[in-house]
Amino acid sequence: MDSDTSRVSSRPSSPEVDDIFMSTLKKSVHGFSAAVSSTQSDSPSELPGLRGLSASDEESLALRMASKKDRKLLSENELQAIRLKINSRERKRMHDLNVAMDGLREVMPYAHGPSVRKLSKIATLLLARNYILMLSNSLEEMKRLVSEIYGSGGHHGGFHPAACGTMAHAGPVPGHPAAPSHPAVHHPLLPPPAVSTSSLSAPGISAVTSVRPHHGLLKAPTAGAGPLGSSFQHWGVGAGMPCPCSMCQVPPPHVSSMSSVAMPRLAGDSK
DNA sequence: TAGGCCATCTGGTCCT
DNA sequence: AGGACCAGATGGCCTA
Repeated sequence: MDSDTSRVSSRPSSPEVDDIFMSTLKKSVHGFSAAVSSTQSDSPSELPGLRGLSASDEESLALRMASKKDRKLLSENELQAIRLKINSRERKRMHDLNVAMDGLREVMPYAHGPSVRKLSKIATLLLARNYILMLSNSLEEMKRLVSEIYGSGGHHGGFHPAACGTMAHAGPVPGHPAAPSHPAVHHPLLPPPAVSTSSLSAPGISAVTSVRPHHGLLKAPTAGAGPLGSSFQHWGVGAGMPCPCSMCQVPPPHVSSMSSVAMPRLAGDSK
């Protein structure tokens, strides 16, 4: 709330103190939420300053709260029914949003399981962003390597360590064999290495580092799947080829800082 | 107990 | 007009 005050609202109708007050007032007067909500208590007793309203006050408030429909003399029951309908729609909308969020979590290179607390929404979104960036980098690098191999007369040099060293290894490779061997080492929540500096310094990326990690994710990675999930296979290993990258031999230098610093919550949370 | 995350309600705005 | 979308407010739950 405090941080929001500094934000410039593009909405002329952004609630102000009076609006909020009126909103609360309406609820207390008409008992909308009290009748609608099962999770929130909107009893007038929580609004001591509103207790002394006279009947005329309530009437004027009722008129002030009147929407287009109210002005058409809808009964209180009708209004309540409408409110219930709107609330239901909103619940469904948010539920659908959460379902989509769960679907996103499922495809994230992250440990899943009953003993693992799921990613928060913000963490899911930030992780997804980094993951997409990482995959994009990997794809570009793959293309480059392929063109190097087939474009230079089929010379095998495309797979030598030097070429590998230019790979976007700063980020985890999905299904990378290194993942299970040193869990929590390669984490997509970390900014992809080959990403432009502008994106790395973007608020979203930096925000990722402030997201509390899930303890359980590190403590109890899904068996056999690893943090990256079982559906991912390293491109070289999956094809029966040895992974040419240096990442398979030497853990990246930023490994240790990633799990405990970038994702403090990962080291402390479990559910 | 403070802080983070979440679900829900609510009213405003935009779009069809 | 109705529905979708959005953002603020609020309260509950959980964890450090």
